[in-house]
Amino acid sequence: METFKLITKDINTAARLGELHTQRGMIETPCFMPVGTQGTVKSILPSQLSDSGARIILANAYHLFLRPGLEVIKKAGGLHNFISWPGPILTDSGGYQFFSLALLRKITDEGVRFQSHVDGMRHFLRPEDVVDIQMTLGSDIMMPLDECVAYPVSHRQAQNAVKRTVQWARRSRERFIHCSATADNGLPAGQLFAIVQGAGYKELRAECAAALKEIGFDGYAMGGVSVGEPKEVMYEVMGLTSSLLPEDKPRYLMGVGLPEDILEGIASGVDMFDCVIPTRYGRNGSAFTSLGKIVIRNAAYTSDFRPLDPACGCYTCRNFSRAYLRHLFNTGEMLGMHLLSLHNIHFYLDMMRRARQAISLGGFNGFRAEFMGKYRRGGR
RNA sequence: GGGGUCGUAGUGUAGUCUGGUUUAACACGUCGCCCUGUCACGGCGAAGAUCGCGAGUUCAAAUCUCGUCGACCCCG
Repeated sequence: METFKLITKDINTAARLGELHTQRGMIETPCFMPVGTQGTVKSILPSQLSDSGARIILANAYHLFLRPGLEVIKKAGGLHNFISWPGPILTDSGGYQFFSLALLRKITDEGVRFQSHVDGMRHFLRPEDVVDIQMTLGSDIMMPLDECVAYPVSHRQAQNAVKRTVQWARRSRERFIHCSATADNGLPAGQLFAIVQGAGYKELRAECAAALKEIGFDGYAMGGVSVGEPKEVMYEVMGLTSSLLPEDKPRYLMGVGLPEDILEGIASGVDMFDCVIPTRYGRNGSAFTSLGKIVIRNAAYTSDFRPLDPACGCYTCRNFSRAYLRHLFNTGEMLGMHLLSLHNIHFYLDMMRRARQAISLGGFNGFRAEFMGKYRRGGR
């Protein structure tokens, strides 16, 4: 079955409009996937996510494996049941966690040996195990274990990471096919994507993309991006990598990013994005508005009774003033974090909705220029 | 009237006995910046006090002495 359908291509950029079909529903692309690492998009209700236009969310196999553990999720009837999100879920493998929690891990060709950041228990996970975990979760889109490297990194190290990432992707694919054939839960199996690594080295990115394409996956992700490199490098890498990927498969830029980064990604032909920024910024008091980012704790908002973003129709903007939101943050009230996260999620999803509309009308560049023109003026 | 305790940034305290290593420390608050496949309602930074006031001792006083003002407590 075809899982991705390309609907339109933009005229002046590489942007594309598509449909991503999963066992739990169709997702229009380009799309943004809110991040719910531990089985919750922090502080946001599932109903609020769907009301905001979220069609697919992220969860993290590594985190859920450690806590609450697979037995609990199995008994709960799978991750979707457990967290009460009936829509599609993409699970990240944990490759990034082995990168960001580097103190605790040792990577070999066989797999990753690591100590749990939760209780210090020692574990060893092979790529096959990570596929099994995601199968048990009932993931709709699975990511294989990969090796993400920091920036800057030597060519040699980046090359080793690419070799390992490709090998692991191959092994994940074999395991995935085996599991799908013997699945006993009655559900159609999910999909398996692959992850392109290669740091800032163009030939490594090309080599990695070619090798993964050769194996064949349901979609292709770009990883190892936004790990400390300058923005120009990131844009260059994602532009190049995107152009090397098959046109008839979804392209996923992992972990990116700020609104301007996402628009750049769309122009490069990326179909899927995820990022913790809307929720993390929301919890830490920053809000995105059509006129740029604002830090709600700033004294400038003490008596500012306008909504966060006058151009926004979200619950937060329809009901609360900047002055009140500032008050909530200054008093440490949890409602502040919730309302800002909710707004930021809405802002991101609305931006995606408008981007898709612009592509369908053949004018992504115009939309982007207009959006960024306002956005760069600053939220105050 | 007698005795006592205490006055240090916006707030609460440390330092005072044993004067110098204090350009006075800490917490909260205030102000600002940061956050990109989330371990973390998190991280970083800045401003803010002539140590109640005055005199004295001393090379040197938030620190010792005296006076004074203020707050509180106890006894009559």
